[in-house]
Amino acid sequence: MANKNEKMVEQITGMDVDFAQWYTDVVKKAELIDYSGVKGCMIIRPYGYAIWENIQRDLDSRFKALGHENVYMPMFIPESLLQKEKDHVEGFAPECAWVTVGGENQLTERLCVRPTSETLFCEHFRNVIKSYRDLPKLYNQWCNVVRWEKTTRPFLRTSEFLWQEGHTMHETEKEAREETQRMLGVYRDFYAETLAIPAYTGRKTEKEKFAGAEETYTIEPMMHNGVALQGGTSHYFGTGFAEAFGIQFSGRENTLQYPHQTSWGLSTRSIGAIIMTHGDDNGLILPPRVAPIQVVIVPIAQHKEGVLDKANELKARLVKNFRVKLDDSDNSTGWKFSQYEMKGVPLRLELGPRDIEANSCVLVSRVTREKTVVSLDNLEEEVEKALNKVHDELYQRALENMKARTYTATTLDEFLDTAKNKSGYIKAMWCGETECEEKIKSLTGGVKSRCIPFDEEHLADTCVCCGKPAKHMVIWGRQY
RNA sequence: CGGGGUGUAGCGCAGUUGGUAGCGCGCCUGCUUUGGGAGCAGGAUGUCGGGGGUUCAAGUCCCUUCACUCCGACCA
Repeated sequence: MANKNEKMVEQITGMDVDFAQWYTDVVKKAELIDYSGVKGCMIIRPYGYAIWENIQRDLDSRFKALGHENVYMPMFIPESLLQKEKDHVEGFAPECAWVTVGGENQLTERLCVRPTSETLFCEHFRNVIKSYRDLPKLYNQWCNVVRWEKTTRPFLRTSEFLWQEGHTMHETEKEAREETQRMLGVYRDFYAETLAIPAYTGRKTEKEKFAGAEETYTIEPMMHNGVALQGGTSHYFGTGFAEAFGIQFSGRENTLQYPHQTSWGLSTRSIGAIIMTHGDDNGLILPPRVAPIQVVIVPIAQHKEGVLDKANELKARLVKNFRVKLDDSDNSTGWKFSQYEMKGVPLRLELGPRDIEANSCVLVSRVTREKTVVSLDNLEEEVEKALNKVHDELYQRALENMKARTYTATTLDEFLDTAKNKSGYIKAMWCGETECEEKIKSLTGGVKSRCIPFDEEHLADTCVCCGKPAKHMVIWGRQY
């Protein structure tokens, strides 16, 4: 038998050789995407899209459980509408795609292809919110958005991407602030429980927050190579948009008031996080709860009498509880092993004549490649157990990586040394000034504040950059 | 947006001084195989990224354009 750690997929560049090239190889070889003829836009292939569908199903049920309703807004935003909130338009205008012609005719007002839909929601809210009895409005939409990016990479940053954007309106500031944090919590739970990805969560600094928001909260998982990926954001808007759009309701004391607003989003970028958090030199490793195929049944010596019958029988049993594929193609057994490892299927079930005779089969974990012989009598329970084990192992492994790559710095020299020689997050104190963020970014060539975590530690009394009294602990890092 | 690289069969690539479009893998047919990417025999597959130019003749030279990729800048 081959060494467990032996690299069996020759077509994929090693992670340690060239992480960026590894990522591109995996995305292509695992058949997640194909490039399209449209610059910066990708074709999400069936296997990749199935991951997104599983993400949608999971998140959507979490939203619905909290009372959110799905809606659909137009994909075009008239320029005048986009311009109503000043900070917002300044933030997004540079990356808007514009429609200027309809059919044969020049449009009298150009239309922006939505980069995000706050303005559309607000215009609608103006019509449907009249009384405190109309609140809260807890809306969400699943859609595509377009941001004219200069550099694109599959899933991580594409000109068009898929996401959900939640938009809510509340009677009080307290309620809206709670909603903002609640939804970040949903993202944190989703990343941990469904994607097996640990992350730091916290608040964005003034410099990094969303255009038009009072507060932005973020989830910042760390990729295998120590680089951060903003995994989802949740914003508290106060009444800024409401005032700009003239949204008012009659309150309980019969006075006109502005509602308090939130929005929150998570995109197909999360698939990039899955790839870069869990993958290895053999390709993708999918967390079981979003894997399009959770168990692949590979029959051994399938031409022999009874093997395929038994394999089909097991499949019929397992499809009741799991997403199962039986590969009865005439590809060689070794080919099938490699193929499904490359595609990240969490669990392989091998079934051959010897197993059938012994009323057993072999389960093989994608993470450890560990083989377990299990009885067919309680197969369902064994598969369930094995899938949960894969999930737990992925989470633990990612958590250990994140911990091992999280450093602290109390002086600027220490900070710069770590930024130069290590790849990961740096925890350091900060005075609260944007100047220091900019200075650190330019001194390190790209290290930015990721967030002010909810569980701040007191590492020192002074800012790591300027030496003035520190206000917060910040997690710093490079990002995708 | 700046710098580098790439574009030839589904994938990976070769193609010399300009002179009939090639190789490996994959694919199709048949047989033999099958517990870690099988073997033999036969077969099919091309807008050489697009456009323009030079030339008797362009994958090859020139101009232009598009896409991808890596590094940086930018980036909710």
